Amino acid sequence: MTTNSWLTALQENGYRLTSARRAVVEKMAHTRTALNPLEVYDQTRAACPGLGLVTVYRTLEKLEELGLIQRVHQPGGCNAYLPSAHGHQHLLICRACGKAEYFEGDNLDEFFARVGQQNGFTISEHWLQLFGLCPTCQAK
Amino acid sequence: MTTNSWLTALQENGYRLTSARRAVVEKMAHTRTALNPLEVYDQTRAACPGLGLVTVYRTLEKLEELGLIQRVHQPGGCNAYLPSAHGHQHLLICRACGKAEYFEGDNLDEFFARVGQQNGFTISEHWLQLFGLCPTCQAK
DNA sequence: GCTATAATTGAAAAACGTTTTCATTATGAC
DNA sequence: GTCATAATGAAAACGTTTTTCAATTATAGC
Repeated sequence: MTTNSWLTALQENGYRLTSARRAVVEKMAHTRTALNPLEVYDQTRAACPGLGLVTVYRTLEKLEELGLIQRVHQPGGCNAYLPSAHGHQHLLICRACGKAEYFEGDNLDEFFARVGQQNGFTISEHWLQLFGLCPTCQAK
Repeated sequence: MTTNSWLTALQENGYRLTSARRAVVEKMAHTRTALNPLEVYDQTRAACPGLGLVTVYRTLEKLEELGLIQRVHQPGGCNAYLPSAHGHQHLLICRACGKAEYFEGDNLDEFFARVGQQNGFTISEHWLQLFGLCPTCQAK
């Protein structure tokens, strides 16, 4: 179960397991849509009533540091998070509801390296994201 | 000259030409590195002493609305702007100095459409950006 | 060129998201 | 159970962006 492996990862890195962290991890490990800190806060208070927004920020920070979640940049904002893809994958995001799918880019790395060479750049990272409407939001 | 065509575009859209706008346009039309509002402000005050930061924000907003500049998302922040590419191009950005190059993606659109289809999404936009070090910053 | 009108300006204040501070609480090792 | 200390939530601080507002300035019409 993902939740437990995330909690183990926190523990193995010297972080304590608290009810606040359990609740945030439970939410983030299973979300299929990108959530920003306030959304995580709102959707987690039911499971952890006393939860503070500050703690959400701090927990997201740790999960990102451990590579369990990743920040997602969208036209409407750049503070939402998703569970990280396994290996390097690219994102397909619904503009309406934030639902995300991962996809693989066949041999894009080769192309990216060539572009870098042609411009004299050394490439260290790339972002590839597609935006559109998911099946559910198309129907609305 | 780019500056004049930008000023004409502003005028044709009902905006007045002021010394503040001329100064910001002069700066943005020629920059090769992504600049955020504060950087534009600092680098434009010499040419327009009384300039206010608020006016920089408002002018950038109009230039973006007219499609003359585009917002650039980077690992370190998402509030910098570059002159827009002609046609749809992709970005190669230096992590150190913000210098940007545009490049074309051969037949990526076809690939993107296929990914959308496979997931039942209709694709309306895509972002492709490479990050690395430009020749100048590699030497440092 | 002069005037009238309305857009634009900069300063200050407000709003917003995020981070820091700090006293209190709770975890985990012993 | 005790203890050291990590983690918490409330409040305050912070930096960025937006709004408000009175004064200024560009432009169209004369």
